[in-house]
Amino acid sequence: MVRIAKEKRHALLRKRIEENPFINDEELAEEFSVSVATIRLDRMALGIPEMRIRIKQKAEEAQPKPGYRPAVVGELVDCIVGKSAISIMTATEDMVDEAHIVRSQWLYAQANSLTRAVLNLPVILTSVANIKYKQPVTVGDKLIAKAEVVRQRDQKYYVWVKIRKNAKEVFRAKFIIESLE
Amino acid sequence: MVRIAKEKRHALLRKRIEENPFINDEELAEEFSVSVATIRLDRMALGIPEMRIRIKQKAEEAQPKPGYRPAVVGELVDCIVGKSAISIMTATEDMVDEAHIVRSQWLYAQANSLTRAVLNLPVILTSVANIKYKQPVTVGDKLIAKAEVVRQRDQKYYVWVKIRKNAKEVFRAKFIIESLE
DNA sequence: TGTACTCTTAGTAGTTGGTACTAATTCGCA
DNA sequence: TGCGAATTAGTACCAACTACTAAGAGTACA
Repeated sequence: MVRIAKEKRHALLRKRIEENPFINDEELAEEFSVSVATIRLDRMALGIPEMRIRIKQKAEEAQPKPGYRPAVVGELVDCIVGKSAISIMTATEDMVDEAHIVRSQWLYAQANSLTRAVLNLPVILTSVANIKYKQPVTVGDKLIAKAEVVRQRDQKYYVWVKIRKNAKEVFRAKFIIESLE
Repeated sequence: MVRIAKEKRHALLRKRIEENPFINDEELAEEFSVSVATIRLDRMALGIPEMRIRIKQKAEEAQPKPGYRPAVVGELVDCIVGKSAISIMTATEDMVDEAHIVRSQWLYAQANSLTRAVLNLPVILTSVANIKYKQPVTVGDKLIAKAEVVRQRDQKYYVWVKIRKNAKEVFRAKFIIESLE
């Protein structure tokens, strides 16, 4: 059999689904001359949802959104207001650039929104941010962000946020947040 | 039972599905206090397809954009690759928090994506960012971002981005971008 | 050449949101 | 009280999955 290598197939699969989100696993299996099971494993590995979900996402994008704004980018799993907080975000296809690396603005958004959550103040302003993006992040990566309030002086809060992928630190930020009355 | 008449229910059903095509038969049954079987008979009579088909139709209507992801957040109005670039973004309702102040991640996104545009390199990584958010931005504000490549050393590019609202500087960022081959 | 390993495939059970159909029951009204 | 329309209950079936287990194929290294 002239089966192509896994990595190459992954890249082609990603492209194929992007240009036709309406294609199902059976059709994909035929196109790539592999079993349906393999296509499913591939989708799992790449973090590509099933056809119905893909279609639903497309439909929802087109839907006039009723001003939906998430308070936290990612999912807030733990929060001790004024002290620390943790959120989890899985990198998806729409966060990446042409090289399939997650754009840094998403990590910034996860970190900054988590900072807002941990402070839980009515009106705040991010006045300064210092960021270090240590390692590239790709689709499917599970990102765990931890925010810690390290100092408070007057109306200013100093918050450190670290984002880890598995055990490795991929992103680190220091925010100085101002509370306004 | 306070069951409403068939004809009236049909009219309400049609309206309900139109305003929310993502609703399934079970939810509809509950809303109208009838059984799922009745909802199905109603849909048959009215020629309304099942939820999945409705969603698919919505998704197909919205299809002309094949997986569109904006390269630049905002509108790129000028770009001299390797030197400088300018983009304009108008703050909208979906960018703000509860206090109607634009979340800093949007300014970060405008600045960072403009930086990517001015460098125009295939694979890059934002390794460090230093940000100062000088003034709050609100809905309707027209933001003009200007990026300048100030230094290049090996594979590292140093880029300054300033965002102005009218003549006032509201945001300033320094990025260190790494080019990967 | 054997063994260790990953990759691939087959197969089962369970889920959602339906279609298509039959049969029984209930409601409204005369 | 009886009739017919409306409603409900129930069964079998389907697509397109998820989640899992287990076995087989291929490849790599000593």
